[in-house]
Amino acid sequence: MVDNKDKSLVEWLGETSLFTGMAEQHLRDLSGIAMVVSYKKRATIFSEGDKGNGFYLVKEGKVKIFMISPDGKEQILHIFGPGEPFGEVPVFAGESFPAHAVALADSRLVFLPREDFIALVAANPALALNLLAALSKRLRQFTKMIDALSLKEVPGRLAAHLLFLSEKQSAGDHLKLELSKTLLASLLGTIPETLSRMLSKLQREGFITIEGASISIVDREGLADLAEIGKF
Amino acid sequence: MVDNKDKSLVEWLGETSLFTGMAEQHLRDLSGIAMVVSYKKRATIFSEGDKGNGFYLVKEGKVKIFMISPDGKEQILHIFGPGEPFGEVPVFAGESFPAHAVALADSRLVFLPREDFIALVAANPALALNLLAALSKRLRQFTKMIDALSLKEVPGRLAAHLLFLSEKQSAGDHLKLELSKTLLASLLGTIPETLSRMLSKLQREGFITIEGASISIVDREGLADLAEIGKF
DNA sequence: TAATATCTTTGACTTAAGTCAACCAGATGA
DNA sequence: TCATCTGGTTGACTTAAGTCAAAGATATTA
Repeated sequence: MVDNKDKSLVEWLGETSLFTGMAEQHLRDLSGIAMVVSYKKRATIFSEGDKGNGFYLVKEGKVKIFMISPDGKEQILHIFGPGEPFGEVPVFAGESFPAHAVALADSRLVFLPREDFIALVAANPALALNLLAALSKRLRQFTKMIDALSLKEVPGRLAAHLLFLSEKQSAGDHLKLELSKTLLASLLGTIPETLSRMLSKLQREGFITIEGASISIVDREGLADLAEIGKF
Repeated sequence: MVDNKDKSLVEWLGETSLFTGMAEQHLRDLSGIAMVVSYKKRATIFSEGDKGNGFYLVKEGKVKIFMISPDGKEQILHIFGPGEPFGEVPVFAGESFPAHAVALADSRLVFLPREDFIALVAANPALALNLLAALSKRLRQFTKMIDALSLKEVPGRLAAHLLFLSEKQSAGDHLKLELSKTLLASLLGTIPETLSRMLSKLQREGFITIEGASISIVDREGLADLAEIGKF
């Protein structure tokens, strides 16, 4: 039974982008230090400033990483789903979490404790290279986010997000918003009212048609221009 | 002669945050693959989209990492000085540079070619851990930058920067802006006119006094409040 | 299913910060 | 040393997007 459970965790770890291609033995080592923990929807996983004693992989569910300004405004940094790691920064930078994490749905997470994990990394360069790749990709994402926040206006960021979703879902010109509009607004660095107005405007100007959370791209090229130049 | 030159590079590498605490032999390996290259002020080191065949350490000089929007606005991501590494992202994420790099002054850089460097990392877990720490710290910085750009207004970002400089220079309440106001404006995600107005405003409201690039903090607590809440 | 809470949209208004333009002061260089 | 740049400041104006408020639409859950 324990064997069985361990085995499935090993397999699951091996399918994770962070640990793909790793030797069976290393995956077993990993699963040996891993703990599976559950969080109810809306539960706090960690808060900004908490000491980072380890990091997480999403096994099931969805997790929001965000910051809050003193007057209560929220900026979402990431939404992570199954297979994705989060909270690694303090593991290696040796400090506390720079943001908050809460479960957006009932979730099961795999927790890797810092000390044990570092020992594994020190013994296994392939693991380190995978991690370096993961952190580098995240840096690239942040670069794009800073670009969007500082150089593009809301319509541009929204257009870019719609094109991203359309590509990710690869359902032609049809796509579904995966987040509530309130969450999406925060992810795009704006507020629900503005997002609502911009979606209407995109429809009014003939770029898209909207039916609830379902959106059809009518003028893909126009949308791409908008995403590129960042404003109407 | 060659020996001598190599030796000093080895020493220098060992003093670098990325490679501190590494064994002599590993430092020798590193210097074996390193190339020192020179760039004149204003020279382009790489551009967004260029293939990343390696990364750099600043040996002498100053390098600006930035993005440009289609209409020509520039957002600075970092300014790197001696000892600091840049351009690592594509080495591990295996893609192209996400931003531009130009020399702000005549500079000498140490270039580490991708393939050789990865081979060293794969053989040397301590190196990998140092790198993981460096990338994690950079992620933390970006987190702060996104926080500032999306949740704080210009006066707040400026106040935070002044406090940062004052701490970094540890010269009491006296500090010097290290960049031209145009560059600083871009680093803070705004434009020179706005920066100029905000500096005047901070002085007018009694937070600071300005004499050219020299600034004295008059009301540190007030400035800290401003940095915290992000606006007047 | 009723009741409560949360999300979404729309309208009127405000405001932070960008644009455009003019001007001055140093710095650079022929 | 004069002429040209580049950098910094200031003023008038515009504008994107946030605030506040109200109402309707969906979800949640008791």
